[in-house]
Amino acid sequence: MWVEVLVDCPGAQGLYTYRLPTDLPVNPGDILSIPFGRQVLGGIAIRLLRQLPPDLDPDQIRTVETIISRGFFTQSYWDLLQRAAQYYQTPLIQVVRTALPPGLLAKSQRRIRLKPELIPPDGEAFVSPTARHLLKLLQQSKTRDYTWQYLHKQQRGARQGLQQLLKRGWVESYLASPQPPHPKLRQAVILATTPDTLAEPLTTRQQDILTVLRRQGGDLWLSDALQLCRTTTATLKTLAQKGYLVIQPRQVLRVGEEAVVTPDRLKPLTPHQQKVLAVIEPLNHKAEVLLHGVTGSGKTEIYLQAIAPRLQAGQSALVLAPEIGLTPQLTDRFRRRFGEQVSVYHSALSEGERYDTWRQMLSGQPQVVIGTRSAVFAPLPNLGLIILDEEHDSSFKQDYPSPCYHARTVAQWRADLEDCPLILGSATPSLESWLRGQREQGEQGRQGTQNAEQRTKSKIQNPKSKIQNFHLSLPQRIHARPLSPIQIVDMRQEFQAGNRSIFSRSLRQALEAMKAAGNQGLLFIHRRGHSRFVSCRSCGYVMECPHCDVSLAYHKPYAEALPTLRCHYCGYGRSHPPHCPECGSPYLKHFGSGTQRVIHEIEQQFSDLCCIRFDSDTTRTKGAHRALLTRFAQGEADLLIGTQMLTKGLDLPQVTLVGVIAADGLLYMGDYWASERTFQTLTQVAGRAGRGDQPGQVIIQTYTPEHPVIEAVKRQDYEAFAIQELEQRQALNYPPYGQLILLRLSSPNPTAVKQTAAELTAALEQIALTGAQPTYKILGPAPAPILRVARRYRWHILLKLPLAAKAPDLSPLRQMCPSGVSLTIDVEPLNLA
DNA sequence: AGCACGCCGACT
DNA sequence: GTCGGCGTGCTC
Repeated sequence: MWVEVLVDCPGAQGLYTYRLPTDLPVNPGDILSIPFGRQVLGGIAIRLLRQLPPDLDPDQIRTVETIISRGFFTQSYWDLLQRAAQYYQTPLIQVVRTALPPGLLAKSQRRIRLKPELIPPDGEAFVSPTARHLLKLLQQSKTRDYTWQYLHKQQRGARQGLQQLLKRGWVESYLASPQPPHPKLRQAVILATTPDTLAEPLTTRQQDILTVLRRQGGDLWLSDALQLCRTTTATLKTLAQKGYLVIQPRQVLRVGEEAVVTPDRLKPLTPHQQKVLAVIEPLNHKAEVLLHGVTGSGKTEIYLQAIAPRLQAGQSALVLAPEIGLTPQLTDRFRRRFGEQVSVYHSALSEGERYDTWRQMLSGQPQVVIGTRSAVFAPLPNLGLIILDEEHDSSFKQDYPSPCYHARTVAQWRADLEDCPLILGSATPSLESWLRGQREQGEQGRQGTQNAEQRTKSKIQNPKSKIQNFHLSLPQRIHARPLSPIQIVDMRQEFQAGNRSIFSRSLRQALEAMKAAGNQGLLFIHRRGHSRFVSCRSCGYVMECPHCDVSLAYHKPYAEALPTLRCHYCGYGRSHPPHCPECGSPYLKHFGSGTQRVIHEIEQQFSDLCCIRFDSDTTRTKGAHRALLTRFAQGEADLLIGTQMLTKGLDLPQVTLVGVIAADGLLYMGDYWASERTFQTLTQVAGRAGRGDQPGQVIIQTYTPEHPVIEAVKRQDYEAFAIQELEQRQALNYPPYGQLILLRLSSPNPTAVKQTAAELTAALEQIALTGAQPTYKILGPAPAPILRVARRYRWHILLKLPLAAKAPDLSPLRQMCPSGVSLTIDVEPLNLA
């Protein structure tokens, strides 16, 4: 028997045929370890063969080494992976790799080991400095052994040095076989059930030990037993030999930090919540529910109550959230409700933890998995419900590594293939989801916001949508708490009134009042972006591209360079003007005020306010989020100052004031969806205020208060915003009325990328001409907004397709890239930088 | 990704 | 004439 294997090796296209050992029962879908060239790699068994294809020489066929894991790929799961590979224009093995826990598709490693006994005294003098350095490195290691890769990273040109050392025989090079993660074992002590009559006599000490063990239930971990009995392994081994007990290894699951939580019970639902749940509960086939609930409206409780009956029916549920590390509150709530049945799956877990959680999912027991975007591939066999919370959040889509999938899109396919409902929850739904939800509205339970919906109907056309859609809303907060009023402050007026501070007079007063009342607040700062826009401090004019409807980004490649302005879409560039083209003022400002600067200003201007900084710098370490939030919740500080993280589902009931330093940084990011993101971010931040008993207040500072997005935020009118924004998207054929595909090219060689970009563009033009169907428009090639990243020069080509068009197969382009130039295809990119 | 092979320049 | 650099191609 032979088997065709999908090999985990970049550049190895197609399937490879292997011989099966007679004693190894391999099935399609098994994960295998196979020899490939000089190394041992992971691979997936695709198909069994009764006879060898005639074009293959039997002598070149090699034999499968082992099975790493079996029974993982069900048909629907396999379909899911293939769909993702096709849609995102990635090799299938790449998708498989993202779906599996890291390390499972392990490959053999080239390692270098020092042979100290063969090195003559003072031998170092005879070799090159590189070789000497390598020797030193190896001597520092405990095992005197490193991977070849590590040494290469540590020392440039390690290859030469190593060759010298190998020649002299001072080091040896060997291939370490792959070591996929394995279950962790722990020794357990179990009392023999029948202390049999033939048993050998016992000493008093031994009898004591048995008594203690019996009192403990007769089944405990060896380490615990040793402590409790104050004894040694030797003694217990003797008892085992005499037949009184058994010591055996048992598999344990490595699970992440488990906060001790107290169980909670069902919370009573508001009438709105009841209506929503009444729609969701009976769904047991494919369906998509958009749960549009304002901040603080109790979406999580709905998730919990929607999951409970499915667990009881023996099904599992998948809950996806953006950046789980940021929302310990969410996992805690699920643990309180479902206890042990909840597991967490995200990239911050160790390899062993991920592997164990993954294996536990395969067991098929009803369970709840909460995870970040990669958990959309969690191998739960009886999936009864998928929930994607904060579905608008852009961290569900990443642009690295490939495949650049959007978890929402994959979740939609998965719900379709597994025939289960999908709930998309948000206070600020993405326009895609909202539009999909609009289509079926009116038919099924859609509550609230009736008049707004009338406006929608006539104006918006809906693109294709296959499965049953529901649009449910929760227009009110729980306990009938009001949404906090939002005040917009015009910073131009502040400037004209002589206030050069970053705090407006209103915000200053509000901060003082907050402190006086003993309440807490949040200050939101848009993260110091890579691309900053340029605006006039006196009239608010923003520099924009003449060819595209986006703002120009400020560029200053190095300190002495003259600043330039550039469009991310078409590559248009111009110099930085000395005066505002609109009003002639010399006060042009490129935006980007960091957290640190705001803290500094707070310290100077409000000496009695105590702040906690909450951004990617201060929350880098494990558990830092929880720690900072706990400190804040305990009242150790008056203000929490931070970036995007503040927008992600924080529930801090003591917060009454939310301030936004400069909303404009968000607006002019230079993407087609900057408005949408601004609306979402500002609404989400505003939603952090007034979640407790005290009413809240929100102050947003901006240089463009008349901007329609800012106005929509102020009125807290999602639908008005959505309708207006969708009209613009439709006019320009941007998503969701068109498709975008971004080709990212990069290389250490600046001319090679530029040339390849030009060649690919020419090829794309050819394909576009010959295509029979309505075809794409090419924007670019343009240098990436940040031309050089990690010593690589980057160029972009953007394809704009009509909604109905089938995406072209771009794989021929990959062959056109010379070695050294890499190509990433990003389908439906959210990040155009 | 590795590691071959193979082609070209610097040296015996 | 040979050694050894690194640039292209293959791995069942």
